[in-house]
Amino acid sequence: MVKQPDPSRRSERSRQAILTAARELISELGYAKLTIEAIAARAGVGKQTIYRWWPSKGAVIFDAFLTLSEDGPEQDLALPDTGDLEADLRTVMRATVAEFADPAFEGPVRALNSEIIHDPALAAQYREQLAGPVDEAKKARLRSAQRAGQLAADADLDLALELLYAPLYQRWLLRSGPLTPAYADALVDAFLKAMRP
Amino acid sequence: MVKQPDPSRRSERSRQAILTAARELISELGYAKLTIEAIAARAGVGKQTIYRWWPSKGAVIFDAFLTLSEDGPEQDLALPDTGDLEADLRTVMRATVAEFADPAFEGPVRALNSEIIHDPALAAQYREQLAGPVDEAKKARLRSAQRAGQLAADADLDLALELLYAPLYQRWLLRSGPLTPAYADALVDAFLKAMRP
Amino acid sequence: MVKQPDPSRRSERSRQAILTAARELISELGYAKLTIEAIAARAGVGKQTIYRWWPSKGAVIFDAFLTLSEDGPEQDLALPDTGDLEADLRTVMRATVAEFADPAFEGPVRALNSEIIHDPALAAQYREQLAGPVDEAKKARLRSAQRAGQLAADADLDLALELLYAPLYQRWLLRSGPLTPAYADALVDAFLKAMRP
Amino acid sequence: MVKQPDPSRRSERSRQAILTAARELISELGYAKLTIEAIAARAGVGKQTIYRWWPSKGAVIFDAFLTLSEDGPEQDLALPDTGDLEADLRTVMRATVAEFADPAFEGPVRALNSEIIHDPALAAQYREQLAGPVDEAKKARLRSAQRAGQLAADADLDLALELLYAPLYQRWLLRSGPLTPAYADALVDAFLKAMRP
DNA sequence: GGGTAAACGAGACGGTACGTCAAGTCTTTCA
DNA sequence: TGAAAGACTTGACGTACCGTCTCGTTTACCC
Repeated sequence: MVKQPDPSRRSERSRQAILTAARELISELGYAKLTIEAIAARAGVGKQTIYRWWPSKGAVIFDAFLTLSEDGPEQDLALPDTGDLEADLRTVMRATVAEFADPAFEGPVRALNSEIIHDPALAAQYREQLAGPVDEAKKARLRSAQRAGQLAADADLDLALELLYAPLYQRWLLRSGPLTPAYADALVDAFLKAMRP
Repeated sequence: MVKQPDPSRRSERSRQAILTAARELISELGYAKLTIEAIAARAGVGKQTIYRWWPSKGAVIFDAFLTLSEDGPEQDLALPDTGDLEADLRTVMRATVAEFADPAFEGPVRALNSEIIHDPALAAQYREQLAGPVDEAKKARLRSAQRAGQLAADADLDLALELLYAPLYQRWLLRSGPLTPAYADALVDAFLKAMRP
Repeated sequence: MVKQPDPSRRSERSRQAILTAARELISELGYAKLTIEAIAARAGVGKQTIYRWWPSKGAVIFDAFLTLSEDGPEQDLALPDTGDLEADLRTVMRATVAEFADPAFEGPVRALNSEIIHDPALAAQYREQLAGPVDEAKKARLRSAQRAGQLAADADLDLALELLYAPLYQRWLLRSGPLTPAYADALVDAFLKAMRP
Repeated sequence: MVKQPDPSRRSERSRQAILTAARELISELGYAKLTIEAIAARAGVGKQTIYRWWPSKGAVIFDAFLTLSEDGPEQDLALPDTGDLEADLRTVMRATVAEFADPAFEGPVRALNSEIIHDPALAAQYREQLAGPVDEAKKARLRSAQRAGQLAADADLDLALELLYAPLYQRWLLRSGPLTPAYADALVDAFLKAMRP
């Protein structure tokens, strides 16, 4: 039987230092060159302290993300709702395109996706803790549009979100095409046509 | 100036052995445990022979893929064209769902995607040599539908393909949801609605 | 100024448990694999309790020895004195040879010697508290022999003891030769010849 | 089945660098602080190169010794033979006392002895390759003395050597007493008395 | 008999070194 | 001279212990 560490005795200072170091290093070096040793050294922490609390490198990266998100204000999640669905979606999708072009965004997100591809458990955690809340906020906007008669009342909102975001995300992640505001607009057009009442 | 090896003197037997070994090992062990040393050992080849001809592990994986695809018959690429676009797309998308459920498909494809995420050069090569021809075949079917008046004549076929495939691919790659025949059908419905003339 | 612990409040139960655990572990695992952590765990004691009362691992080993010796009856130390020096020495030396062949004797004694080699302070403590009394008992027998005219009256008893024991001890410790009763006898012969009046 | 490395392809340069580094570090830091990592770093060598060719730290230390000895001139081994055994032995024993007082001698020899205590295989190797030749040279001098009628013709030379050296060596190794020229002389006296014809 | 201070068990911490693994380079030998 | 074989340097891995440092919890003395 393996002895579990006692979370109540965990050092919050070390936890923060590790997550901060992980975030910094992933931006500086990229995912491929990220090592546990470097995180420990940068955080001024023993390697064992990382291995004690996280099962894998992917879990550390994930937690670093999670903390990052929690730090941000909550309203970030909510989409604009001016009553004009098309305008709101264009705004949001163009902003997403711009966000994907941010170099500081690259490293960490590619790293996390890379881990998710190979680790089902991490994927589930990602779905629940990161993607879930964000998607819920988006669905809230779509429901509002349904009530306003701008979207089909019986539309499957999960599918709708995928229709809207997956093409964009895939272009970025797999570099399968250029990401431009015009592309964002075209995507919104297609989405609205597909989801019209 | 770096001495380039002379491709004309390359051993075809070694090349085949390396690619075969890579394919086998990626299926047996998965991507994370795939090593150059193991490939060399399995192929009965010196490590230098791999480093001489491929710039990275990703390149070997990619080539293994490429060879695999070339082995298959060419008509695999062509989509069915019965004249009924909806029926044809349902057939194709359901087949794709089934293909993604094949365990032998998992390892290699996830491995390749993982490399593509972190290697722009490989991504470009993938686009040109693997994704390109496949996409072209799909677009041929869509053009046929355009001529038949089943799709908008001015539709952007790149966007169309992404609308159709990206949601499915993303669900599989990032495990963001279940892949069922019903989902394939719903996707086809949405696609047709969006792309209708 | 460093706070000294108060010996009057020391837990005798812990002290005993630590020394017992040390003795057991050194027999079971040998010296190389003996760790403070293992001693603490076996003794059901916090590591700090060991570090509080002993300055080094060698000191613990030494104390374990000391306690072991103290447990034995005091007369063990006294050598037989039948009046026949040669016979008495043969008895003692043959017994020593037999003792050295006892596997339970190996681990702890080699461990202690190993520490002594590298730690002068421990060596001094060993000389005073363990070797000293034993040597004194041996010298008492030799003095008795001097009074009986069997040994030179002006003999250096320290040298005498070394002449008698060092060859035997070295053979055992450094495994430089076989330890047999015949060897013990030969050693006694040489000793008597050298120390004769 | 474990693959054995091929000694014919061994890098002599690395071997020498490792042994030299080991010798230097053991003198500078002492045995307790000697690490494989430090040896590798000092030698400019990968750790694996050490683990590939030596089974243990003790084996490296031993080899460092061996090479050291081989570097020295061969005649070092031969004892002086003026025809006067007593004078020759005094010379040799006093020289030995002086050698033991050399600080550069301490670290390495204590280290080697420490390893020998805990490793029977190393002890055997030591006996054959290091102690053996030296002892043989000493015995040659004693045989010469036997032929000259200065020593008992039937004396056991192994025992004789131990009688002469073990007391001295033990005093030094276990720090059981002071090492002085007078002690060396007393030892020679006792030895001669014991071994006289 | 309750208050308090020190020793205690437990174990998390920052570290060092371990022995292993694989990466990519370099060298030798063979065909 | 390309390729096999594999030794080499490098550097990260995950583990084991080190000695120090909190944590509550006894325990034993003092008021």
